[in-house]
Amino acid sequence: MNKVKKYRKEKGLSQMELASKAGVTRQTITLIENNKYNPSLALCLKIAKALDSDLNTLFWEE
Amino acid sequence: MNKVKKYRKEKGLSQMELASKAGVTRQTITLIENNKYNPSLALCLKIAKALDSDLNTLFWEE
DNA sequence: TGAAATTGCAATATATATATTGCATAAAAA
DNA sequence: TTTTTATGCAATATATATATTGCAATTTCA
Repeated sequence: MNKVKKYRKEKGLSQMELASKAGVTRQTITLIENNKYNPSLALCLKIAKALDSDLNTLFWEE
Repeated sequence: MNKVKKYRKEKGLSQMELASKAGVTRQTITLIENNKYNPSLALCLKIAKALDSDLNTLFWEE
């Protein structure tokens, strides 16, 4: 569903690197990438900025 | 910060109407509009769709 | 006017996002 | 092959999003 994993890999980042750029744990990134739960807006914003991306690109669904 | 109140009013909806379109309580809408807490992604998506809008328009911040 | 609708907010209860630690597997690199 | 590095996932603890109910203050409209 969300495209975090895809964009993280395009940036050549590991889960750990993205987690520390976003200020969360790797576990949180794993769960979000695998759609195991429902991140908060604040976290979506941090991830989007860490990937030089935006909310619609990573999380919008039609 | 977020622009939910602004876009809700442009659509001529009350908090109650938006809440029921989005499937949450009015209290939740009130708190989000007043930046009292941090909605989940699933809720942001429901609100965006209920307002015929999108995540970046309502929630992105530079 | 006064009744009805709208909004802000308080208090409590519950569900769940996130942190933390740790282990197993697989892939990459030495 | 051995040693790192990357990823998935389990278990527990804590913080907080959301529901529910209800009330007070405005605002809207009959």
